Amino acid sequence: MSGILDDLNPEQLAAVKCTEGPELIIAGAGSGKTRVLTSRIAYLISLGVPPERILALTFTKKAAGEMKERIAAMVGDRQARRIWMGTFHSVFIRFLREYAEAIGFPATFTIYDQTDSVNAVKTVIRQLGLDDKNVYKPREVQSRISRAKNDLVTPTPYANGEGGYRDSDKIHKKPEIYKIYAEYCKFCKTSGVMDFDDILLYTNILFRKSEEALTNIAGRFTHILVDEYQDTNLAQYLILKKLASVHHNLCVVGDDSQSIYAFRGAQIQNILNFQKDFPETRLFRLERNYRSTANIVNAANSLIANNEGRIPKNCVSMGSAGEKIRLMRAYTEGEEAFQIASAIISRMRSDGASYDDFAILYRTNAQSRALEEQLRRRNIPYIIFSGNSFFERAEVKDLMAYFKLAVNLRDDESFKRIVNKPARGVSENTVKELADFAFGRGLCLFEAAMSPELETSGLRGPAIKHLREFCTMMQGFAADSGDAYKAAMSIAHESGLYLFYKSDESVEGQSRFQNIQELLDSVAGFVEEQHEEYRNGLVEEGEVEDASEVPESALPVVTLGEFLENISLLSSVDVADDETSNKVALMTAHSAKGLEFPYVFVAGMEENLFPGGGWTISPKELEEERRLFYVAITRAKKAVVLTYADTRMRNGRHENNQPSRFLTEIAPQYVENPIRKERSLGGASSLLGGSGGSGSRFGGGSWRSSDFGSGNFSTSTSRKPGFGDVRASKNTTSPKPTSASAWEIKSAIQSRPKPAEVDPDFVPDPMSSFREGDRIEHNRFGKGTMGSITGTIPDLRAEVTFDLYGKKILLLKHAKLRHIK
DNA sequence: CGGCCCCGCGTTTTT
DNA sequence: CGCGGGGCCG
Repeated sequence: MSGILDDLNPEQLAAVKCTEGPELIIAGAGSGKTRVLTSRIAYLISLGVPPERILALTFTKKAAGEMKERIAAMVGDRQARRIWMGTFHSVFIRFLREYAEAIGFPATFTIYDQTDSVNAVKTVIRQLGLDDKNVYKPREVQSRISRAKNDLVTPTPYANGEGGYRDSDKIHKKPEIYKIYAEYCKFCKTSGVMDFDDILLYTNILFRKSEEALTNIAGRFTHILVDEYQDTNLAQYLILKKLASVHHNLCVVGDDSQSIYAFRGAQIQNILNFQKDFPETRLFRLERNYRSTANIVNAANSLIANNEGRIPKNCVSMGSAGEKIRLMRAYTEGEEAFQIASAIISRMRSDGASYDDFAILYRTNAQSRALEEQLRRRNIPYIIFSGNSFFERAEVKDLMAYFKLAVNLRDDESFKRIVNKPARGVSENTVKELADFAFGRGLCLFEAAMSPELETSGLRGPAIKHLREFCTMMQGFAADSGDAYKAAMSIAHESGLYLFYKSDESVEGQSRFQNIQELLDSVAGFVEEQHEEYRNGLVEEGEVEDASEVPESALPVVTLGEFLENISLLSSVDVADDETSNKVALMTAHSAKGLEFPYVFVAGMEENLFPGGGWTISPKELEEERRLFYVAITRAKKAVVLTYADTRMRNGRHENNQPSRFLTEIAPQYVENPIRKERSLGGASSLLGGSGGSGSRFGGGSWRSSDFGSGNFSTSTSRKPGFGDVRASKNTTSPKPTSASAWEIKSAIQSRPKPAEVDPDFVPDPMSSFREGDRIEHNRFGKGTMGSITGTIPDLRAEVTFDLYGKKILLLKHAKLRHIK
């Protein structure tokens, strides 16, 4: 116990020892906020607070898991596992299941992710006879509804003009959104599903409606702690306020400079106004940065100083000055990726770094493609943390839909998806008729299909028969509340889906079948994991000596419902550790929040991309982009490299963007070769004059200047012997099959291995590195001499005289060429 | 009734 | 360039 307070600096110590009353901890990046949070919880327990009376909320499962682990190290696993620690969503779901009846939901309600939600909105729009193509675009409408829910504006007040939503809808010529909203809510209720926003919304509604629920739930906790408070939205804020209303023991930790989720309703005011909400608040500032070098911290400070209305703070690095921030300019996104790969390799040589010391961050997921391609080409192992590409695959969704429907027969979206997959004689028209029938009577599809009245509808006998057969089968699945894996297997087989996919012998078909297999494996993995957890629990409680003593029969039943819930709440960074080991990490700047790496690259530092992933952005949005960039660079411990490209392929078209304004907002003394602010374009070298004009801008030969930062790069592209030693032994292909858990699978698939190159060892040089007269080698035509280079970037053409094949014109962006020593 | 192909569309970020 | 939806053909 005594170790809990050791090694804390004075500010951290003060924050930890302040255990009663509202507390606001402003924690700069890298200032040890997790440390404070975990120490504070451990300290509370050491003071005699029962662990189960402590509620600690985070945004990601990963953050919760890490905290739990660290607390366990201080107070022991046995105590740590009793704490109510988890994500907002997972904890609130637990409350909602308990009181589901009070808000008119079945306790077994299932969760819709955003895709499900958009699909449901779409069906509702169609159901209402509105135009879902040009006017009421489902995505847009869904995000509108989402915003309203985050503001706790339910359909009735929405329709009555509260919050100004309706007026705004009218201005945007979408006056009927309020109807869609109302109908969508009804749809979800009928279907027994909640979307992400509902989890927060209905928790509020529950607390408003049922005094008993509120006092009961709030009464369980004497101390509440919240991580990343700057990212809470109104709904979360109100829940916290209610839970803490009696004791006010609410400790929130956050950094207004890292608020990056306004787009999903986060209110930066929550942290800015905390002291107004709780006047007796005690405020602590953690300003000592233990993560990054002084150059990085100072650079970040100088950047964020461009934002207004911040909580004043002065972050200071506890480390050495370190390297300056490096800028790298490239012609295209492909070359940018190439340079990053080169820089990684050269850094590994010079610093003895390993792959997992590196992260490549970017603004949009689409940017990962070019990066992947180059990394793969150079045999650098990597892992992409991004959306749910595995769970977005059609075949996976199919099987998941069976699972979902089995757990919740009222889930209409899943019903529609699989009712005729594999084909069982239920036509699209039949489903439409059924849906109309159901809609008219407020039934879900399942109920409608089983309704005796269905005979009187326009549906024909055989159609009804097929529908009912399907329903009966699903009913059978639903009755199975046993082991998730057994249930999953029998569903896969008895539904015919397994065979359906197995029998497709095409290459893609086999890959689809593999995904089905992997999904099933992941169910098995999940069950095993839960059992493991349970066994360890018994050991901790002293019930048994050894985990192996626990007999199979004594293990709790892990249901399919639990599996589904786990999957739906997984975030992009929730990946098994062994999947990330010794791999370069690729992710969006958003996903990187809360993580740290020795070396960080930020790719795509261009106007209209970062800042401005989309189009014109408001001053407020610009500030959020700046905070996002602040988050990105403060992930780095040792070095930051910022890269940008003159031209970038987007939507299939080439775009010429100027270097990001953020590059000049960092005070130049922290940057190795700063871009001069006065010059709006062209970076350090003036070679590229106008924006996208034509004419040969190559061939001057003068560009070799400092475009690549420290020159570290330009020569390192030569292939040296021993290069092969950086090749990954276990690259990014999928791991062992049997005990893989869902997130392992997810990450394995995300790395999308591609077919092998003609010559996998051939590492081409960047197209900008060639000059007339160079001796080069082509991976097919062999050796040759570079002739004149013409054309405009990125469509540079080179006339090459090959020793064996003679003169050829090559498009540089496609040709695989390298220098010969 | 189902599967295939073509066209047109659109693109932040995520629990 | 990649996806989804719709239309057309077998």
